[in-house]
Amino acid sequence: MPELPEVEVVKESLSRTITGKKIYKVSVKNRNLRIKIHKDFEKNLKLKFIKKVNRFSKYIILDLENNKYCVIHLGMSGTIHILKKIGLNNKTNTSFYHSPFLPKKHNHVTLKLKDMSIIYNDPRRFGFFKIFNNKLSLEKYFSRFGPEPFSNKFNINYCKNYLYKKKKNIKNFLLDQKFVSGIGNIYASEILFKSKINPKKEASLITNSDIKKIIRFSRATLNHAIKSGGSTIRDFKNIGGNKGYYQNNFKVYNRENKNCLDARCKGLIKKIIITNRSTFFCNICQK
DNA sequence: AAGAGGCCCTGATAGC
DNA sequence: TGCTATCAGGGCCTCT
Repeated sequence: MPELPEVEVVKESLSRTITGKKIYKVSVKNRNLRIKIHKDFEKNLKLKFIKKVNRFSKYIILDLENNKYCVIHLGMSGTIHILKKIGLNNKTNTSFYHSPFLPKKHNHVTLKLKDMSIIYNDPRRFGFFKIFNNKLSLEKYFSRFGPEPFSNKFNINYCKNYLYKKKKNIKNFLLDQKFVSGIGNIYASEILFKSKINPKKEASLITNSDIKKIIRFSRATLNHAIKSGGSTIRDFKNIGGNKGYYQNNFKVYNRENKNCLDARCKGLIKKIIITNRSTFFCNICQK
């Protein structure tokens, strides 16, 4: 599911829903996510206010009281669901909750607020929850990441220096979070198509003009995707259960053997594997 | 330092 | 119907 745009969509809906609320109870069904959930996890979150919901790259960051932070990564298959309290069963004195989209399996983490529950579901368990005890350790963790495409730091000089003499192909670098943060496998193919650059092109051969296009179309593509509510392939939905629509704008992803959508080009979209990830491009108009 | 490859895990789908 | 193989949007680690 989640590259930067999808995570931004989740972060926005979470922010609208839980900012300023208190966590009353934390329950973990399965601690074995990509990083094992720490034994003090529940203790660190319980009875804390959520001051703010932030995002960096593909990570959601809950700013808590006492300068603690809870970083959430959705991995490949993580989703967040909200269960709203809709009533009380008088006989058992237990609450009813409602969410038509909540999966039955793989609900690993639940945060109970006053009138709702936030539930983390992740079949493949490639996601994780990690607590940082102060701002310094949070900043240290994210210091190894490259800038987001929107950042002024993602500029021509930065790219030129980073790619200088690099032998790997350019698609590898778009996926390399140390170079640029937030781009994943789908948007990498889309950005390179719009930039008219062949994904196999060696990074050291990338020209200034190429770099300008990469910067421009990285920003444009991710922004457009965010505005479309992200991309829904498989069954990504935001926490309210709504789908995104950017997949309707895919120019190359999942379009193997279909016509190139550049009006001037008669090419067909090819699928190749680059470092074990499927990669889509037009070998006529992407040079 | 840079690059190649393996690995973590479940589920959907295709092919027989 | 049921088996097996393959693939999936991420990122870490180790080895050379």
